[in-house]
Amino acid sequence: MAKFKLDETDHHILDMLIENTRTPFTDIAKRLGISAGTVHVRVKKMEEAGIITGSSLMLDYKKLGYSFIAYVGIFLQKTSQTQFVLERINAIPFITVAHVTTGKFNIFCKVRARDTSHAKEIIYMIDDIDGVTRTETMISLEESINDKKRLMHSIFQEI
Amino acid sequence: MAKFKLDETDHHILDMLIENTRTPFTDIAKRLGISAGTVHVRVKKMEEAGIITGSSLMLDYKKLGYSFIAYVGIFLQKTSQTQFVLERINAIPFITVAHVTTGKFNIFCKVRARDTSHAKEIIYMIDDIDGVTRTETMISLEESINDKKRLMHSIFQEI
DNA sequence: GGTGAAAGCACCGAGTT
DNA sequence: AACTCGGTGCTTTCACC
Repeated sequence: MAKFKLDETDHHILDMLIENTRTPFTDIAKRLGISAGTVHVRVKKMEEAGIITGSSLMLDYKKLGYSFIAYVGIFLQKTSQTQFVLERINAIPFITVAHVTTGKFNIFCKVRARDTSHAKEIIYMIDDIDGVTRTETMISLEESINDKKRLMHSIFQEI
Repeated sequence: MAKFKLDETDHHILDMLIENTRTPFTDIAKRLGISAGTVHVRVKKMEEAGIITGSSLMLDYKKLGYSFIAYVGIFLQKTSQTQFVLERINAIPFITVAHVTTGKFNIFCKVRARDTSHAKEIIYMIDDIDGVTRTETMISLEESINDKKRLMHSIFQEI
């Protein structure tokens, strides 16, 4: 949980790997003027420290037929039902992110669906969960992602 | 934009790479009972088709000192200001995702910050953008991510 | 904590079925 | 389309600094 100490070299390594996980360590090494072995050791340490938790492909969901995104706010009868409902929510595969929130909603989640009728099905599934009194849906017309790289650079600039 | 044709083998390859981008093609090949060359050709085709758009590291933002997440809904004076405001929003580095939405808000975004006071700074920046009349903030107490793997499996089951 | 070289693999293209 | 195979280049380790 604590803030981990990373130096400038680590940040540069992360920046390059965030942009492309398969960047050869030899390339990184050349660019930073260090040896490939050093890059390897540093990456391994960041993995062991739990800073790097994994790697994943980025996919074009539109091309896969999933072009619909909505956010759904969920109201519960009682706050004590939150964990129960969250588990049910997480069991629905097209819900890609779920948050327990303060404020208006108890739970707030992101839905990725094929189209409006598919989204309707998913929202009905949410409505059917015990304890859910009501939902409120926001439909995304356009998504823009400021990817992780951006965040890393910011962190880097500030440390 | 159209739905791309992927067979079962492609889906298995994607599943394994989504879980870990650096999974050796030889491992994938062994597990699927095909040759590593075939895996290579298929991945390349999916890259060329734009289905695989890249790869990225997954980081533990808490360990990097970024443990605060909020969603901010933005109200505008006029809908016609949307693109202008969106550009300003996207220029703020700690805003990791932004959506143009229907319904209550005009724009809806996700903020990743160090703590509450850092979040306050960011929200003030949003409020200061020309055309923004009001914002509404939801603070995340807990985030659970149903990662891409889950989605891929679902797609696979349905096709 | 870093280096550099060497061994072990993986990648990737060409040619074949 | 998929396979095999060989050259090339990347990763990973280790003795040394």
